[in-house]
Amino acid sequence: MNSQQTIRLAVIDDDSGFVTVLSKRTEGAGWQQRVLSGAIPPEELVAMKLNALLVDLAVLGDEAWDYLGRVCEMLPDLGVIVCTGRSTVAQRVRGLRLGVDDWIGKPCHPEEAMARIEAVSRRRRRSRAEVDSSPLVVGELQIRADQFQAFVGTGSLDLTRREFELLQLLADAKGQVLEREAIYQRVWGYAMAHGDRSVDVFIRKLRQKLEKRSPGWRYIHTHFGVGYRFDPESTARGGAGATSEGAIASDDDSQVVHSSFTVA
Amino acid sequence: MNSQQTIRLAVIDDDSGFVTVLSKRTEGAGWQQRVLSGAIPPEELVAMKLNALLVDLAVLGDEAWDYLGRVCEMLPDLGVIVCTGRSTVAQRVRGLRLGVDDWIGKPCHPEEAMARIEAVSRRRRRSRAEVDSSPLVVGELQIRADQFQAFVGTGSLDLTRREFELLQLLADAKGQVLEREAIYQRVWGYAMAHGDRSVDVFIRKLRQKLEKRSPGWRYIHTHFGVGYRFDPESTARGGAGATSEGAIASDDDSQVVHSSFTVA
DNA sequence: TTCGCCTGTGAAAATCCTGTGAACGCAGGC
DNA sequence: GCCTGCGTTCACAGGATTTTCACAGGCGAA
Repeated sequence: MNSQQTIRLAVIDDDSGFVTVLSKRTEGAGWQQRVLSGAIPPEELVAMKLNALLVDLAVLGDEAWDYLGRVCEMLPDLGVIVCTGRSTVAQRVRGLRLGVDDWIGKPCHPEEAMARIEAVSRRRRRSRAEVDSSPLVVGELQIRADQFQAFVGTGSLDLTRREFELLQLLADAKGQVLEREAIYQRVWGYAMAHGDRSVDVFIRKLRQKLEKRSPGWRYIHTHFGVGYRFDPESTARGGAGATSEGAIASDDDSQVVHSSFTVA
Repeated sequence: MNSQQTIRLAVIDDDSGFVTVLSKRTEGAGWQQRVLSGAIPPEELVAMKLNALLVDLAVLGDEAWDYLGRVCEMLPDLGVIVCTGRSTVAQRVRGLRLGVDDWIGKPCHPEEAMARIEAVSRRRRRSRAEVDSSPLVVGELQIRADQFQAFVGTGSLDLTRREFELLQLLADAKGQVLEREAIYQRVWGYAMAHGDRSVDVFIRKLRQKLEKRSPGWRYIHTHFGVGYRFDPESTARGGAGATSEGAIASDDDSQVVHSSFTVA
């Protein structure tokens, strides 16, 4: 599965020699890279939409463990690789248990560092890659990734960016129940704080806008204690024949639906 | 949420010393492990439903690269860790690019090997998340993890979250008697208070819903003074054909039965 | 068979979860 | 600066779900 996606990498290191050599190679490989001189609040890392973070513990100082822990917790999708000098087994184990994905000793060959970063990043890339793709049609709804907007017929739903991303996520996982944490994680990009109701609020907004443009259809279903499921369903008359999948989920649906992910 | 599911690991290595020490630890941690003496066809690995594979290249001999490539390609969800003696940067890079997730040098501390295996599994699991989950079929029941729901034919059982998790736990341990404490621990996530009857109550609810949708079958059996056992059994006629082997799970499930939990 | 436990059951009580309306803060545009 | 749109946070209400209780029926051992 050598999908050669471009990788967005941040490096926290002050070893200019190593960083220079590494940068040359990553640029040559077409990666997007950013070098940071010290610890950066996790919130800012979120905004960078990174695939991976390479960090030298020496730069972090005392708060190293604490920092690693927070980063790994807040950005479960971020690949974290520690690249640092001498270390003991206990330290490496501690780091890995904390959520670090790989631990390399210095000095190390930049090629190996890159290979390990790739290995860690080898997993779902945050969509967005295929902005061109054909509009997704579900129910009487048309979702256009290229416009960040959804339509019914020719009328726009006037979705905001967040609303659109949420709708797209739900629609892509059609038929699947998505948990709030997972939704938040994917749309907002970082871990959901306990008690955060943002997802619910946006679901309501979406439902309102959907209802306004497409009355007679139900799109988003609540699964109590779990999350939400997207599945267009005509509330018109008798026949529940509506749901895009006659029965709850004919097998071929389950196969097809996730094709975009399984591929890899 | 079982964040720390038990890991199913296979080890391909003939270094008995290392394997012995490692096995002791993995068992202590409740992992399910199997030691293989040599390369095994990828098809057989598939059947083992592993989370991770630890392999010493030395055992593989000439076909090592070829074998690694095939395994990584055929089992994209499997975490592959190479643990081998001396190696060059070029070899490590080659392996990692081929799809290997981590590469450890020997000798290595078993604790670090475990930590790395955990890290790899954690990463794999996150990316795979809800995608795979082929429905588990038992009796005339269909349990869908991606829906947090069970069905008979096209009819939903309307299980609540807890009910579903309980059913899933029981079904996963098909044929094995689970003690109340173990059940509670796994489903509720913390220790059961003395005298708590929650498990019994939920078993009753499950039985009711199962009976409603699938009369003519008995799924949950009580073991007096011990706990419950899940085993679909047609009450129709001539008993025999009863316990559902025709179904999917079959063998390897029964071998591996959560050894870690039965203990408790 | 009798006597302790255990388990099945029904229903009330306690909790938790989601829908909703509205206030708040922030940033960009005028 | 002021206005407007957007995202976040709060508090409350109505339900759904889970827990707790008390009692009845079973099971096993003496």
